[in-house]
Amino acid sequence: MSESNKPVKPQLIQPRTLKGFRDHLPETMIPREQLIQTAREVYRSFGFGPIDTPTLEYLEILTGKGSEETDRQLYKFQDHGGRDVGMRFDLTVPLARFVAQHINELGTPFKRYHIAPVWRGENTQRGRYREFMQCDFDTIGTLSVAADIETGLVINALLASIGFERFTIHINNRQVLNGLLDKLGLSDQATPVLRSLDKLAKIGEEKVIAEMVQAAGTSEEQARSVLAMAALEGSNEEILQQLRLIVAGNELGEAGVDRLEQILTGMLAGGVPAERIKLDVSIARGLDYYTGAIFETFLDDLPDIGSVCSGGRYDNLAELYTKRQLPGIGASLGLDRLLAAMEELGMISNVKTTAEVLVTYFDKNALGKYLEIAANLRAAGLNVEVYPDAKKLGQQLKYADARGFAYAIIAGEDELARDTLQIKNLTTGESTEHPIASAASALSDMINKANA
RNA sequence: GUGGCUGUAGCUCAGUUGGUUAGAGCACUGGAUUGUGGUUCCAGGGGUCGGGGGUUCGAAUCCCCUCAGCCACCCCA
Repeated sequence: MSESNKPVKPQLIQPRTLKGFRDHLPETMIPREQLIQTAREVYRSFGFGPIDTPTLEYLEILTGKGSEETDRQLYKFQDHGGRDVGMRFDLTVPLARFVAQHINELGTPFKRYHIAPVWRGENTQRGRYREFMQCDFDTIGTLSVAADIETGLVINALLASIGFERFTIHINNRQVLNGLLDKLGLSDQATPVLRSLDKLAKIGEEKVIAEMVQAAGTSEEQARSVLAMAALEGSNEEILQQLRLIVAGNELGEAGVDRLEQILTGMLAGGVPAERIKLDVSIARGLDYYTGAIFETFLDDLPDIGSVCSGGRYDNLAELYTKRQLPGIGASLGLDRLLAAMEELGMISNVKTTAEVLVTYFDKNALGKYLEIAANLRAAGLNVEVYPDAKKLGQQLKYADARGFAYAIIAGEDELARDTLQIKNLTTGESTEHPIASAASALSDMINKANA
């Protein structure tokens, strides 16, 4: 064969995904969707309603605050009509626009949840992607401490419903910090001071002080005063007591401590176990738009993974878009972190099927019968898959086992002649024979018993 | 965005100072006297060594570029 007769290789396109963007296989999507479903149920149980907003917004909506960092991370381009547009990088800015636009239809208080992907063109790292889900809930239009308390209750309910028992909700109030900064004459440097303070756990006391002196222009003494407050330890009651002394004489600070106390007692009254709540003046979140309560939630068994649910109160959500003042409070569940934690803690089963029952395709002349059996089981509320090929039974069971099915239905010539089928429990290996007519209720009973 | 480390089958890796048809385990597919899985045994598919270019008689192995992953910084609205 000469060179020219060689078949031309088709030019394949290399299958790949963009940096920071991920595919999700069923085995990871199943727990992911379960988590989202749980969050949805918890949000709804408190009366939050679902909303959605467009992926793309006018660029000016997103760049409103216009920091350099925003510019660097924002995905932006011109659409076919020459409009400058950007992809949302969080759900809060779209919420602000949404609320400003619709508040008259919505009325206040307005409680919504929003579970949707956002995009940031930042450098990737473990757990940091360019496309990821946010899972937010917020209450807009009330300054009441009841909304602050409820935020804590929702956080508690979220984690408990997901299956965590050992976690701690750290609570702070920006007013306390601001009160102290006010007292120290550092009000104008609040943002850089708090940004440094937020790094306390990460880089240690001395470095934070150094950074405050250098970046925020405080004196070393001022920096130490801020640190002294952040380092307060003891029971929640003891911390409250010491805070009162520290901010004494400063109106803002005193009000902040009062508020903190109300949140604490409110959460206890709302059923949050005391050991899950920790007043922690050191958490400041890097975000300078928080003005009141701040929440961060850590898993006791995996504190290093960071906060899995964070949020806080902000005074004026929509000030860029409306003259109406709209205070709000809310928080966001860290979906990816939580899934990583659950994986690490062995809380995720390796079930790769969404159906619990596999109807085996045994007698190749009886497909119609199998489809009928499956339909009856589905009518009884079960998720059922019919194996598509009349392969050897052993292979079908192997498939069922590998995917994590709980039950297999086996009906060959013998059973069908008797109008019966076998229900095989794949966990125990036990097999029982039932009349086809009553199989659905028998199987439902078995599943209910197993779940009880 | 800056700096550093890494990149060999789906996964975890081996591959001697550059030398012939690139290997293992797991996973996958099929089989082991044709109605029952998770054990065992056998066989098989799958890689142009992330991609492109260069040095060389010869490169997975050296050099450059690029893409991707990880770590730190930055940042986390």
